[in-house]
Amino acid sequence: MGRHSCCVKQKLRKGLWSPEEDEKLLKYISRFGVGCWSSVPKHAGLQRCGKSCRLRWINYLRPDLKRGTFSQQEEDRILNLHQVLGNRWAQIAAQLPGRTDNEIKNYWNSSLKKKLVKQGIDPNTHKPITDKDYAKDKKIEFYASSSSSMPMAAELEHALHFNNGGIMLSSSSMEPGLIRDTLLSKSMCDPLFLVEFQSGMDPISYNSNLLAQFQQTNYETSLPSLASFDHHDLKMTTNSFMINEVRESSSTTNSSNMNTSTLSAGFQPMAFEGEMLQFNGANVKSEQGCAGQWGHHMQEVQVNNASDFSMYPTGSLPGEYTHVYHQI
DNA sequence: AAAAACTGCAACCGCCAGATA
DNA sequence: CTATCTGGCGGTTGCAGTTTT
Repeated sequence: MGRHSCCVKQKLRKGLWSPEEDEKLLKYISRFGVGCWSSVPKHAGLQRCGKSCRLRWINYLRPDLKRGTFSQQEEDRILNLHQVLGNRWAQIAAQLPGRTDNEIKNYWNSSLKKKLVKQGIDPNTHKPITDKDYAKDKKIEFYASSSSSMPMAAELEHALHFNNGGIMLSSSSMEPGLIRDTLLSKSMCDPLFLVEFQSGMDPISYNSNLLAQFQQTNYETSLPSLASFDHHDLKMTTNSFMINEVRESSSTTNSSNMNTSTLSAGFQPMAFEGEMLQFNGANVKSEQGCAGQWGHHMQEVQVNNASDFSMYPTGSLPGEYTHVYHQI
């Protein structure tokens, strides 16, 4: 077993195809059809290997190719198929007429994958990213940041210990100011840090207990309109914190068909008192948010559908801490 | 206006399995 | 049975165009 014989031959062109080459290949296949690819370049007068000709035909010249942007239906189909088939692009492409495996693979890698991550969904498993997964990611991100311009990175690297995907935070080697600054930085805004730091609690068991109840529920990727939604039954988690309950204390519908609701959110400790948060796009000051306690925020917000509902630390970007909705 | 960073995509690479000599 | 050829596949690279700094 070695390299393809066609590839080791000399004087074979590589790189982008010229219009002249395309024309030659198109003419040949139109006349003789698809057969033995290794003999195509010779008969078509091309200085390419058969493999290259095959790829060019399949991915570009084939007359039944659709081209253009993917429709919403196609996107949904890819997501569903990927959930079942994984990275079997050829099999996925077989279910999408006019699309090539290469095209779908590129679309997945450049767009769909990022979209899922933003929604808090693991693109490999298609399941919501748990805080445990997030902690693992943080480990990578954190060590990667040690060479960045973040001034505290080196000190933190010594102060943090990672254990089985979880995070153990040791405060002995850190100045209080440093700890606070670090914890407030957006990349470190993770409740696990605070829980461990303040209470000495094992963040993994703490977190898994909280997650266990949610994992037994059905995940919802969208929610009904808030106008008719019973907020007492809503629990929502994010990568960075967990909203325990959302209560609607008043609700009116204005002329532009937009519901104005006053929402109160109780959430897992993640903010310091006085820290600014973004709650549905509006700045909210943390009223009671010391780590180790439940924080509460009151804020009048305008929502026209549940997907507008978001909460994240000020300074982070909307979508950076993405949501997973759980209806129980 | 220029340089750097980012993005999308076409094409290549290496591996595998089946066919054939 | 073994070696080689070939087509097919998924992962990766590198280029060109676009956007941001």
